[in-house]
Amino acid sequence: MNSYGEYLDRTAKLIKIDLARKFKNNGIEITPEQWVILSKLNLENGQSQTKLGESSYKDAPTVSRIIDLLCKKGLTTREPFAGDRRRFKINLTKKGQAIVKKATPFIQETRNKGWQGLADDDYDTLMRIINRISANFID
Amino acid sequence: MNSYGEYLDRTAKLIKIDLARKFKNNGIEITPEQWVILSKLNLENGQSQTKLGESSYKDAPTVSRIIDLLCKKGLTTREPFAGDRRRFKINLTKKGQAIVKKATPFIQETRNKGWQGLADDDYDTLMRIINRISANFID
DNA sequence: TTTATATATTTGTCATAACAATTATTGTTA
DNA sequence: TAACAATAATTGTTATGACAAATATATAAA
Repeated sequence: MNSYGEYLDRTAKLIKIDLARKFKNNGIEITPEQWVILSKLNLENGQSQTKLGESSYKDAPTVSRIIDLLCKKGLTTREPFAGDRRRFKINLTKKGQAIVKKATPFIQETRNKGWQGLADDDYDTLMRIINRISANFID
Repeated sequence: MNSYGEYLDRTAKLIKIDLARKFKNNGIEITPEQWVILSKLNLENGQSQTKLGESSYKDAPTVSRIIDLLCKKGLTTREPFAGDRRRFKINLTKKGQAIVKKATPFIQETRNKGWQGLADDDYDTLMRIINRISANFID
């Protein structure tokens, strides 16, 4: 059982590169990481940064800086959270919603491209294995 | 077939974090990425940066900067390559060899930790799937 | 042999990420 | 209520990484 870590890392990188290029070639000015945050907000608007960090596996400083960039581009806003002045509600703007809509097909394209030659039950197997590895590191 | 990319990314990150902490807790002052380069040199000393980049899936600027740091720490040297003045031979120093030796058991520890609850043939399956995904992005 | 092209490495810029430390606010407890 | 601990977010630092562009050298073609 050898260097599976390096291969997982490489595979994740290749997926990200493919998606980043699709975005760029289609005038979608976000990164794959920014996409992750936007897609979480699209599922549930007004989440706190902490919650976004949990579901996207990013730490607080990283989320903070990604939100900075998204706000600067007008894709999200930081709204004060009633009852807790430490917290923000992060909201998708119209422009943010439009980008999500525009980006969505390319997400699917990249997934399909990566999955060529693989079967449906390969997906379950892959998820079982990598979720097990992940769980082994969360003590 | 959903967001396997995000899960691959997360798993790779968790492995890297575990290894980085083991290094830190044991006075091994290298990063997991630097480890990758050192381990390639340990297999074959005197490789060019280009070759190191190919085997470690890193681009030329990234390799260049990692080698900068390794040289600054005295773990590698850049030796002129006879016959081609564009190229260097990257060599492990004694200190570099010592670090490789010291780090090796922790690599294995991290691998074992991540693989708990998984079987030998899960390894073959995992590699088949992620190598297939990777190949799908290399056109 | 000049010209063009390819290769090896470096530099610059920006984004992500990990970690430590800080600030502001809220919650708990003595 | 005053002291303390917990939580949400930010800032600073360093490393990795993707991409574009530059530099230097080597190879191929005209």
